[in-house]
Amino acid sequence: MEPVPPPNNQSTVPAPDKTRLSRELVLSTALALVDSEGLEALTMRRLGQELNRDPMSLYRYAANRAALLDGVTELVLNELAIFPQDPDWQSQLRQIAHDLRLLALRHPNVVPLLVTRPLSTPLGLRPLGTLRPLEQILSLLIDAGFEPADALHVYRAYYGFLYGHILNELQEYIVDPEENEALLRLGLHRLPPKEFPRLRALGPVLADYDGAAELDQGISILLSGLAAPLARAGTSTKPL
Amino acid sequence: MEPVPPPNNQSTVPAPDKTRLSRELVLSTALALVDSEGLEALTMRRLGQELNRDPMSLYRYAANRAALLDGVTELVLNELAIFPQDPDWQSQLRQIAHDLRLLALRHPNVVPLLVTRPLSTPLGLRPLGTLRPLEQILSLLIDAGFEPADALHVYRAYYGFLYGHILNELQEYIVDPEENEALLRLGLHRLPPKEFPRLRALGPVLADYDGAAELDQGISILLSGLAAPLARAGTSTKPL
DNA sequence: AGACGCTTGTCTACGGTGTAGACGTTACGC
DNA sequence: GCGTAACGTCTACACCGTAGACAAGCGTCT
Repeated sequence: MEPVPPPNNQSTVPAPDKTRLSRELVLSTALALVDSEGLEALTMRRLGQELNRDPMSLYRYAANRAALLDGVTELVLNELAIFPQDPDWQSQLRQIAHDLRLLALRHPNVVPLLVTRPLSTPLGLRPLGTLRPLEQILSLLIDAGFEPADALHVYRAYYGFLYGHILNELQEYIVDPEENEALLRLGLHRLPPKEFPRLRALGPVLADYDGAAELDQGISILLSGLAAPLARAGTSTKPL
Repeated sequence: MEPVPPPNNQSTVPAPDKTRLSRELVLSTALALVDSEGLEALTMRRLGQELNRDPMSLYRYAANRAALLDGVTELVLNELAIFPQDPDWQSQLRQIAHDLRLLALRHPNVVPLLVTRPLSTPLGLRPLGTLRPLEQILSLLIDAGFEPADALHVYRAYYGFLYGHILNELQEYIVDPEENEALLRLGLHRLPPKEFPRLRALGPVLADYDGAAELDQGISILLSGLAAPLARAGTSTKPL
């Protein structure tokens, strides 16, 4: 019966603003929450509490939790800026790859969403922000001289590799680099030597991993391979 | 107080076997459930009901739900047989790639687990079945003449691309090929023409997607690029 | 001014979830 | 046979997403 608001028992959130909510505010708070505490911390109730609102108010800005996740995905992907000013499509793609990699490292907890959400939504029905990179890269490739269909193939190979690399890198990336080595060794030590001799021997090498370099090399290999059909661009019908 | 067991009110499950449970039985039933009804259908209660047991009995075979998911992942990965008999490492890797692709198509609902679970577990602490392909491929590459460290790099590029491709393919793969075209067009039609001209124009091309071919080409590009350091193997001590 | 309707936020309630802990019950080695 | 450990069940709790009814604020039109 006491209408007095309890004296703010959570100390983390400094701003109990009662300003109007907005989709942007909801989504960016959700992203902040995911970034700091992981995906499973993003519940409707928790997000409501973070915004100092009833959980149900969120449903005005996202139809349900899945839509909210899509929103976060879109928000993150919007951080990826693609400027097609550079005439060299190869260096362009290389640049985008590094940008996306850094984006993923900035929001590691969102990466599962990035790779997983599209699996449950047909391409055409995905949030527009999600499709924009695709459109832009297609455009970039077509402008560079690729037939549209070939551009699609190139895109697939390129983006596939890129996502794969990001997943790879994030797997070996442990939050605390201090205990990384220790944990890694501990883990490796657990492996039966008879069954995993190679892996165990690679312990030190696994420890230091230059993701940017590795990505760059992979991209180089891929690009040189993909550029081939452009070189002999007489027939647009067959390859790729 | 009445000790009489209620006369079996659920009619769905045909096999009310009351045989002893086992980890294998639990996991394979879980996998079957995921395959047929998707990841979100795999709840402890539902799985218990599928096995005609109290949900709590499952905790004797998996510490918690996360461990259960790991178990399913491992089970699926065990379907991947790697026989290092073929002396040609390139064709070997190509073979594995196709095998893994088919595995993913056989268990599309498990793919999110495949790419996501490792993100939450440090490499050394993952289920052994999960690490076995890694070990085997490393072994394969080292036997082929790669320095261990180089083998790791090759593995990363290769597996990265492979996982990326699988994700890509599954994204464009819609369950019902009948309504695929329709849904796709519907979806594409929704896109603002001004903003997505390229994507919209590619509708027909998007519709037919030969995943195997696309994968094969990508692998070819990658392998030819990766084989280069082997060719100029001056610094290498290993005899081929 | 008043009345209207739309948007926003709140409240209550329901069925579902994972799982801790105590408790029978069964199987098996001795 | 007995004792012990593994197995299965039960109850209970805190938490989850969200349907549906409702209150409060707002701008617009008359």
